[in-house]
Amino acid sequence: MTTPSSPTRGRPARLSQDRTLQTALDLLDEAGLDALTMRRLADALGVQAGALYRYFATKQDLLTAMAERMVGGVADAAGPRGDGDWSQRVARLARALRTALLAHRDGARVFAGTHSTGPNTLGFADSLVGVLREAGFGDGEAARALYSVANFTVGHTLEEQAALRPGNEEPTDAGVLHEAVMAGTYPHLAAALPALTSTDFTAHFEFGLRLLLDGLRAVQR
Amino acid sequence: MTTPSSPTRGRPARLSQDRTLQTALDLLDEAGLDALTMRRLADALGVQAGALYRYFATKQDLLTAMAERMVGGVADAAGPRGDGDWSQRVARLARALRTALLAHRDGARVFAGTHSTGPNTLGFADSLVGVLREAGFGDGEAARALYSVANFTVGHTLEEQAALRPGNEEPTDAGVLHEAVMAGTYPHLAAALPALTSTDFTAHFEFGLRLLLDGLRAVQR
DNA sequence: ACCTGAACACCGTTCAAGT
DNA sequence: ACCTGAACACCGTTCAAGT
Repeated sequence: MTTPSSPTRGRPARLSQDRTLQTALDLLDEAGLDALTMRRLADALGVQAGALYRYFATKQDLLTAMAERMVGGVADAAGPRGDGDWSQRVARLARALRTALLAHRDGARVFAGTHSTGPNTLGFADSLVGVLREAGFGDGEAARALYSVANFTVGHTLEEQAALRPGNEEPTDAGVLHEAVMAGTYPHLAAALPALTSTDFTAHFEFGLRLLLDGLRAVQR
Repeated sequence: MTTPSSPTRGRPARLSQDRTLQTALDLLDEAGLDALTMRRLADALGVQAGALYRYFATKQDLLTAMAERMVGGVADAAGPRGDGDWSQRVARLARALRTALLAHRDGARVFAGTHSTGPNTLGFADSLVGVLREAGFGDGEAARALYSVANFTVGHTLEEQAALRPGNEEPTDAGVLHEAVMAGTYPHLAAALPALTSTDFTAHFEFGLRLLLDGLRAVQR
């Protein structure tokens, strides 16, 4: 967590927090979270695994820094005050978070598995809470709305990235669902099967987001 | 995934899928997901690690079976038709899912990391979709509502169990939040800090659930 | 049929020693 | 100051061999 030092004494340092972070994100995109090991990362950096621990105390710290970097700029999606009403601004924040997580392979898994308190993460939270407070929501309501929107978004994106994981064109369980459902059990799943196996994840996400925003409108009233 | 065979030939079998599963859930509760290794589980069963692979082809399969077992009985929370209106019945299903995940250490992480197509998981889905279809929702709406409620519930419980993880009485970042927020950045987080650092996770969950249900009411109209 | 023993190919992390 | 080399204490998984 601590930068090695300030003056350029000794050798010029082939490594740095920034280069390590960038390479880690590249390796994540190429190989996925399960293949992102300290040894492989060190390899990609042309260094031995032990050297990484001068820049990140643990692998968890590295993953946390990756999550923090992933959500850079997401807070800006709220736009300036007056650019749309509160519900449009919250919707933009939620969509920007989902998009940021989708931008990296296993992005949601990395984000959900860490707990960043960096400026990008806190900035997103402050932005969303700010939009709601300025719209007249109470402090407690704004805080709880943040959790609702963030937890839904992360939960959704986790599922979305899991469904498209290996080389599966179709979500893995479309076939399993068909089988199980056609046996006669689960009549309601059978009826809703087209929507359940739809790969239009944006539509699923927008539906849930709309529920939350409509619900917030009802709270405000 | 395949049961070793039917007739009791040879030795009487110290292991079984059921005993392995039960011991795995006990070990999960005692030691947590990170300490749940095939070797430790084998130890708890008085057996060598390799022996487990006669009952579960991979560790993933074991985790999937654990997730499936965790949500046993959750579908019943809907109650019989007529026991409350649709929104109460959906609320009971969501609460039962959260409770089932909270019942095991790292329960949400196990559930989120797997993709069961067993009767408990499918039964829950069928139950929730059924409640909504019987209430007059369209098949597509019912399916998307299932995803919204399930993703929110899993996302919330993931956060809830992460916040209370090690021996932290207080959520880990209450201190970090205080510091970051008092520096003057994040004015909105500062104002909402009491609610943000509240450990009343049931209140947070109920707030989000209410948003979804109010939103569904608006869709129905 | 069921399990052991031993191996294979890895992990995250630490730390004396080199440069 | 920065990195190497080598070790420590593990992993999931496979499979011939025993009983």
